[in-house]
Amino acid sequence: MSGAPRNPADDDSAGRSIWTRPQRGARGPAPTHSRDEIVAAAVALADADGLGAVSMRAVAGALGMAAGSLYRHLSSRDDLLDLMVDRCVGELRPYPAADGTWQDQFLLLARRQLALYQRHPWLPDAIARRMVPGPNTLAHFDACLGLLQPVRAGVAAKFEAIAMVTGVVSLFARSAAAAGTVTFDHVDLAAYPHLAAAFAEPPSAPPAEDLFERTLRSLLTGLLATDRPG
Amino acid sequence: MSGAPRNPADDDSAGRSIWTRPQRGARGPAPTHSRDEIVAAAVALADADGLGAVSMRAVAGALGMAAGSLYRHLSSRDDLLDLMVDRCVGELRPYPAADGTWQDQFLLLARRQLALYQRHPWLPDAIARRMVPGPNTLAHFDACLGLLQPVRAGVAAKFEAIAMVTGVVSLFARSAAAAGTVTFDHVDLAAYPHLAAAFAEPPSAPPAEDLFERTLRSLLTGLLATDRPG
DNA sequence: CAAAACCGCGAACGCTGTTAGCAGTTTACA
DNA sequence: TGTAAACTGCTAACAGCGTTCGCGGTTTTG
Repeated sequence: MSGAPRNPADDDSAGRSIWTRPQRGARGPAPTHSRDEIVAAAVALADADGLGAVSMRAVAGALGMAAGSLYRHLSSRDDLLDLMVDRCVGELRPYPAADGTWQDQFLLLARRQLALYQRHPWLPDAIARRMVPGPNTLAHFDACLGLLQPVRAGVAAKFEAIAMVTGVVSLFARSAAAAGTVTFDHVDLAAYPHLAAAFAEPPSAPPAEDLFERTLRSLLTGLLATDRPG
Repeated sequence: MSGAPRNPADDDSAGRSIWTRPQRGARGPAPTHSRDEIVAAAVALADADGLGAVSMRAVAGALGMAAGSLYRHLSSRDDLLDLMVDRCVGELRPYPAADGTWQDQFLLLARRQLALYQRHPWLPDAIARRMVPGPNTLAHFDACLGLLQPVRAGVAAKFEAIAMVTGVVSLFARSAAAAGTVTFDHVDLAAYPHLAAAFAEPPSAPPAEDLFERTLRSLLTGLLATDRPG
């Protein structure tokens, strides 16, 4: 049985996920493109034209190779997306040294996350899929837990808080990207009195600049009320 | 020019969106399936197997019709998703009568939204796409604005707050759905000291029950600080 | 030197959203 | 009333998608 050629990329016995798997085999010819090159090309495509532009054929084409060849390096498109996410999360490094209250530090990190999401608008969507955390993502989690060390709360609460902050940051990124996108044109406002009144009002000032900071500070106190341990 | 048959579903001159377009023409035979039937079938499919299960062929098949026939009622799959979203948002009706502070009322609405997202786990994803708001979505917006009437803030801030609350509710829904999904199995924790310490700790109590309420109250005060009008 | 392992490729499979053309049916108008 | 226009549903097809398979050529191991 089985003179069939096996593919290391979908070897379930030795390394089941993309993170525990050799980037290349030890026997054959050297790959013409490294894993990093592939992921970088995919990220460039996503930055330019969104996640939808990251098709196996497009990524392969950008590197001058055939679509099927990608499966020598990855076992699926999901793997590629996981790699893309982790690569970009790596841009959060290095993590700044401790300075100020833990709230201040967490807020600084959140700001850097926001900038990251604006640099790569597809990131929130890619993260929203169920994904297997890579080394950079784990490092990010670790750094967050480090910041939260002085907080007297259970780990479950801390995890929840970290996830929620990440989520809210992505909401801010999305709302900034979609500002003015939603259109109420050609809508009969007669049936919606409050909506009509809102549009009748003189255009108000744009949201305060410190909205991000204020929102996140409120969120943190709500999530990690320090007066109740565990 | 043009003895070509025209399709009312993609008539751009009379009604460009799915909301301003007759459900059926006035001339031909009665459609064997109404728009409501189609959307209901699609929602059922999504509820059962996720958004990915909502393919044109699957929806058509569930109703015993051919895939192409759907385009007599819709001009694209995006239209179908818009209709699905609006149909489900309609489940928020009727909106309860005013009772308690505006925070209390908003929180009640948020709870109903959370229940809605748990009933239809695909809803957040479907909403995340850029979508054209339908009548039920507009009614929801209107109700939110009505609740926020006593708040002294600009309309832009109120819109932002509504969007953010909706987003946070969807984050809670997602985190509840994905609880225990993330796996740190087979990860070498040596490089992540805080993560390792977190797992070494005895498992802490699950997050407080009033976490949702506490978080949203904090968020609302952060977003709509009543001491600063406009 | 032979065997095993690996790389890249082209072709194919089944799926997707979407379009075109073809009956057959119903309505509007002269 | 007759006829033309409009409408419905169907089959077939197109391009694109993720993925798999088997091939020839290359590199390493024993």
